[in-house]
Amino acid sequence: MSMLARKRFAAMAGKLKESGLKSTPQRLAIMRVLAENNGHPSVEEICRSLRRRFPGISQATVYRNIMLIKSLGEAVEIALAGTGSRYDGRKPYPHPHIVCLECGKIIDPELESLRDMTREITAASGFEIKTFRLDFFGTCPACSKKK
Amino acid sequence: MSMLARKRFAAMAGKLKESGLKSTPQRLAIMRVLAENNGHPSVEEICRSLRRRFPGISQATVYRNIMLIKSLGEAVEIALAGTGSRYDGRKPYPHPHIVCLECGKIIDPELESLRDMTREITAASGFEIKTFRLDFFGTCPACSKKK
DNA sequence: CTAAGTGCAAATGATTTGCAGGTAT
DNA sequence: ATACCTGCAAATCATTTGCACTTAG
Repeated sequence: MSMLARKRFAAMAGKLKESGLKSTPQRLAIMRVLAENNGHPSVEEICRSLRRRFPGISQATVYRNIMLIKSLGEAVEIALAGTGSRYDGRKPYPHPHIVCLECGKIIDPELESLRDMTREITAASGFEIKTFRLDFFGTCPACSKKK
Repeated sequence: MSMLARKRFAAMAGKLKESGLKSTPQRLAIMRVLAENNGHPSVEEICRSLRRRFPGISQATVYRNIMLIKSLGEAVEIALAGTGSRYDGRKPYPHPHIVCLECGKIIDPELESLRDMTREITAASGFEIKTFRLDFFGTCPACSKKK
């Protein structure tokens, strides 16, 4: 487990402790997957990777725990149209994505201008902005080459 | 019908003609709603507003036609998590939104910096960017006041 | 001990699809 | 005439929920 993953897992487990809820093996294992996996996994994928250690784990449990982890502020959901959501436990704050429409790969670009943009929006609209999503959709270099 | 709405409707009906598909009354009526409505309507709302003129219209027809209109490039879908999608036929190109989490209202802010951002992303990632979505979520001034 | 969590299966809600008539061209 | 459309109902897919049983604290 990388340094970052270790740190992320500790943050999640810590928040869980503070919340007074129970640290079940399944719950901790889901946190571990979210802390380690940098591929923006789906519920299906998380479930599959946990079945080695927990043969009977159900998707309901994964859904319930991801909801909890999100509500602790320790993961973000990437809601995609026409397909299941993906989750990110490594950067538990809103950030932009680039989604490949061919293979589904998601990467996290660096982008400076966002904080300014949020301020600009707040000023112009009068909304209290709580969060945002910024997703680019296209074809990744690998998929471009295949055609 | 405003000037803009008239123009949008003509563009939609024109593309439809070109495509060789049929100009049914329901299809044209759905286009009219999308061209006139500046409130980002849902399928449910479109359906309800059409039932005056077409008492038996089905949601399936609305879904099928919106899909068609999208594929003609004449409307965009605003896919929201946990609720049905909303549609915009007035600006049929990707543009940012601000969504009120209390009342569901969606407004279209003006934002300059986007074109540059797309260029920046393309350069940094090597992706061929086809489209994007940029949505801010928060509380609108009216809902802020209520609390 | 007991509130919380799990697994299973059934329920939900948005969207899609198969099919048996209609209708635009 | 005939390919395309519509309305209806059933199917699908991701996600949520009810319930009886199990377990962490």
